[in-house]
Amino acid sequence: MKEHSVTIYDISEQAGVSIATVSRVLNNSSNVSEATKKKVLNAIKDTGYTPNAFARGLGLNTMKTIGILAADSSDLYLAKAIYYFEEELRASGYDSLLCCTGYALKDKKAAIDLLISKKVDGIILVGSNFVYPDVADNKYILNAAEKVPVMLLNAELEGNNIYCVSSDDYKSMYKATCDLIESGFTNILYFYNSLSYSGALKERGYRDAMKDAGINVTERQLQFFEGTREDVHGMAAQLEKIASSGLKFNAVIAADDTLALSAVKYALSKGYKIPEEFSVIGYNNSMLATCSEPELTSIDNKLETLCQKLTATLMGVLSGEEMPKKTVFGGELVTRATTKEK
Amino acid sequence: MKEHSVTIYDISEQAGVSIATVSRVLNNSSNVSEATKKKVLNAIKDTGYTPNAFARGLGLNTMKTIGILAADSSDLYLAKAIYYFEEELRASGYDSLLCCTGYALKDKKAAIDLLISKKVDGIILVGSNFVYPDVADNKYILNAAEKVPVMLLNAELEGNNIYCVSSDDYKSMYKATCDLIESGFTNILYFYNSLSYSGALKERGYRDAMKDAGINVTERQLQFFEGTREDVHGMAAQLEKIASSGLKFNAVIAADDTLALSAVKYALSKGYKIPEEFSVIGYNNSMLATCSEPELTSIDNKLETLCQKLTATLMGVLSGEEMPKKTVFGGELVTRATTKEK
DNA sequence: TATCCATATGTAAGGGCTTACATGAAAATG
DNA sequence: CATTTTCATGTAAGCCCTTACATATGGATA
Repeated sequence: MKEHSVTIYDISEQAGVSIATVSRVLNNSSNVSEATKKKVLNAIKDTGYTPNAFARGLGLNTMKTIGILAADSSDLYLAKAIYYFEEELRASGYDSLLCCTGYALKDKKAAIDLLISKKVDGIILVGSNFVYPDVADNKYILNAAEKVPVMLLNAELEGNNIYCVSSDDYKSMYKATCDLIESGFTNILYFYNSLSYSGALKERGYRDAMKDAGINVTERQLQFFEGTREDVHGMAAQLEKIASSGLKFNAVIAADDTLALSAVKYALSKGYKIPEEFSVIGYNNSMLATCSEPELTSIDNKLETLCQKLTATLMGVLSGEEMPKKTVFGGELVTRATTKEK
Repeated sequence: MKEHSVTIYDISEQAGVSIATVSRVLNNSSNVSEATKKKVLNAIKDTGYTPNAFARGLGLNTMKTIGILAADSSDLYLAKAIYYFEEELRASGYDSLLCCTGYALKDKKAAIDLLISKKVDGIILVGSNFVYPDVADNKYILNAAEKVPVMLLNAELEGNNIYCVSSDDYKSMYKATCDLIESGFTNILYFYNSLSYSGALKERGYRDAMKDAGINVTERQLQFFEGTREDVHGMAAQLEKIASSGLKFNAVIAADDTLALSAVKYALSKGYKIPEEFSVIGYNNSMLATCSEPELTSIDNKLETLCQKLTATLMGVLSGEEMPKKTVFGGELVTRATTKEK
């Protein structure tokens, strides 16, 4: 492999035309007679020629590639988003350069630099953990946006050349919390594992709903789980621990289905009847919701729609159109067996 | 954006050196004095210069990029694999160009062509569904291997420049089936959703174990689920349907955790006691296994190890070393609540 | 001091493609 | 038939790097 590969020159020679003509055929450019076109195509077929994307990229200064950044491509939710993006982008003639950065800021910066040096035409930041509460920490996004359009999924950041598409996590969480309260639950624990932008929105939704219902919230009712995102046992253990430390709660509203599932496990282990004595609401409406027993009530934030919209916006930006810098979609509570029917 | 960007010439001018020297600094090449190195680095920092990967690629004829092909990046197992690959590759200085192809042969072919034209240095086919039972269908892989090394995860195919790393699915399935039989279950249903290479191995493992135990297997005991991979309800419904059509079974061994989980749901709905009256074994030991209630006994095929080994092999191949064309790792049965302790 | 090396830097030739511009031939126009 | 247009094709410059080779500089060696 990697011997001297077939180039446009070989084709031009074999077809008896100039390289310019070959290039025109390759690019479906105007003004090539049918006869020569056929000759060229035959030569291409004979030699098994594939254009060198570097050279092409050098000339065109675009590789028709979008960089996708996600903290962890194996996270259920992010993986789904990546899948949708990949699908949409391909349909629009773009490819995806994937970088999994992990959750550290430093690595995110490095990944973005890398994508830019690879001359991606745009960058999609998948997941709200790319935007930090501290403004200074978001400088790296603004920098990137000086070179290529940056798209944010489920996060918001103002800046030139930055576009945001997100779900209305605040409202979704507010309403879900209200639902729980209306069903008679007042000792509601908020269980979360991310300090991200959308994480903050969710938390505020919870807090406001409680406040508006006149329920006081102590800080201990907001439980942060530090472990890995798949560690259901660890999550359940944390609930167990704080329960035995004296905190009373008969409902959990979680920032994520995995957390919710751990709450179900916890409640079952305690012998609580779900949903009468103990209710749980998850977030993302992932496959976990239907895998759980009993099945999880969960907030669906319309990921596919978000991804489609985001991709469409990006395509608009790339073709020079004026596009909305911020799009928000409402979520929907999907009621299953962990909450009472209303 | 996309104005005239900073090039190596700008740096050379600003630093008062030749472009060759700049290039040397960029590539950490030999023989650059500390003084000039510093000058160059400063100029780079000042201008915010990022090297153009196209030009670099043209020169080096490699972009240090590996193409990763997966049918569906949102599949739990594949997503994990992609994550591991991405991690390992980055650690080795390579990036990942991800293509989700779907399950159709035509799209797989197209995706590979695309990767090759983008001059990836190697291709990783994630998941056994890339190798077909019909040899002719695998021609596209052989073609690709003429240009770049092709790595197969959990599949096997002989050919020049093709390397396979897989788990011993046959043996794992054989042993798991034997375990079930030893525990007293003989009406074992095999539940699967993929006709892939490793799917065939698993099936053979099941069949042989049954045969060796002197148990006759009717074709109806091998249930193929056609729906999407996440449709737990559909899966459970299929089990329900065949049970009510008269087929008796008190154990399910599944080719995938999702299928296994549906079996658990089915058994619970029937009121069977798990594992005494009804046992279930899943495959992949994914997070679903611990999310399930009761938790799933599942076969762990050491995905991370497989991915590490595969990446290491690829790196070896790329640096010209002689590498094993086939590596097989044994799996391990992780016993949880859906089977009896032995 | 003359000679040779090692080290540091520069020059220039690609690498494979796109495309503006130039050219030539055929078709349309008067 | 001369002249202008149009279409098809070729020429060559440029995209931004890498790197073999050439050159210059200073010190070590005999």
